[in-house]
Amino acid sequence: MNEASPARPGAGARERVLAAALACATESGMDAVTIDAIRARSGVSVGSLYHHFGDKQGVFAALFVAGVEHFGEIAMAAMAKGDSAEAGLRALVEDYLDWIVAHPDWARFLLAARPRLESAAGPVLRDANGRYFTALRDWLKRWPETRHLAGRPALVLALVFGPVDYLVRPWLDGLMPASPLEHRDALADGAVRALLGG
Amino acid sequence: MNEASPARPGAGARERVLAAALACATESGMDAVTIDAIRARSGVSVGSLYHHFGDKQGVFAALFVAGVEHFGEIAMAAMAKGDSAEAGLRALVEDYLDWIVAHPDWARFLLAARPRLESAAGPVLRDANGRYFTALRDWLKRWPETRHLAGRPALVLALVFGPVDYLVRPWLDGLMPASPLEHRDALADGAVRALLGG
DNA sequence: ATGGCAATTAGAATATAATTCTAGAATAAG
DNA sequence: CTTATTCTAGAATTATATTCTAATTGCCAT
Repeated sequence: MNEASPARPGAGARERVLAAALACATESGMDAVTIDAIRARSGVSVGSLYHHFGDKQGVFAALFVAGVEHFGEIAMAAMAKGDSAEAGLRALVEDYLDWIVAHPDWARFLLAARPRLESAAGPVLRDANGRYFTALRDWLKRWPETRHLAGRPALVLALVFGPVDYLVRPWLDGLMPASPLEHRDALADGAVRALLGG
Repeated sequence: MNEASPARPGAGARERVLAAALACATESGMDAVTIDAIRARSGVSVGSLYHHFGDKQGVFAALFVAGVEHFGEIAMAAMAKGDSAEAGLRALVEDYLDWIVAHPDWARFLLAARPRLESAAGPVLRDANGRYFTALRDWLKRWPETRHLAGRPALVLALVFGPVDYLVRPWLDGLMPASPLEHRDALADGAVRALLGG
């Protein structure tokens, strides 16, 4: 564990802590991360850390929110893509998968953190979720084939993202050698068929 | 926290600990569970507990294996059901969902524990997984419509179980009032369409 | 500039929880 | 009955999270 350069105080302690937390989580897995490891890697004192985040869960919660927003833009953009329900759906699946492969550290963290933080979700997160939910609803209403699904956004999300999450986890954890990109087309096909019919 | 009756020694300490651990996890969420809470609830001493399980993670690992096997039989049985690929698939989805609704504590625990324990999976778990994997492969070979999927069992599992997991988590965490059974048919339809085409 | 004020930082002190250790009791084998 | 092995107890130790008090800094009105 190399001590980070102390860095003149005031220089974005928050950011340094979040970066350090993600690095620690990537390196040793989320529950093995200690406050002291974050402190050492970020060069931020314990007191400062607690001042900014309240407690350890607060650090991960902030990191989670950052990650969700980081990714959320991708999802929003994907829905805007294409001029048909099918094109949008494909883009949603493919862009999600591509994002995961391009940012495995973020993806690993988000997938690991969700079950722990979602229940204790702060208002910030709830807001973000709500925003995506309504965006999805609006998008579904745009196309005749999907209009009937506008009342069940949770189902749609499950059918679109569920398989990707499921398939990608073992790869993120290094238990699966082959790249999940091998299943890129199959996953997109699956989502399209599941939602729009064969 | 009510101390359990000390119970004459030797009377299934392992089982009592596992039951207590699941109860604690249900009650306060997996990371809030302490060794001392398990000790108090199970009436088993710290020493005994460590003798049997090595460390805290060992307790959860054992519980996880128990849960996987508990559920594994359901999955095996479901695949045997019906005389067509479609019937088997539907049964797989429906029985999985039914099992979750019937055993929410187990399901909540398994879903929460997977990302943490899967990586550090012991040989026992690896074996179990392998067994289900080959069973699935064999089943896929039985039907002409699914034969082409026999080489991609991970994809099949993702398309079948992924959406269920995704949809069910918020309900298990009490964030969704409506029963996931409302989506039972839709999920089964989705899986069938995704894998067998419209 | 400069005195005051709030935000921030530092790290020692404390509290909480996990794990180890040593000794003793139960059980099984011979 | 004796001995070895497994199991149980709980105190002692270690690791980790959190709190607390006292500096220090940056900022703003004067």
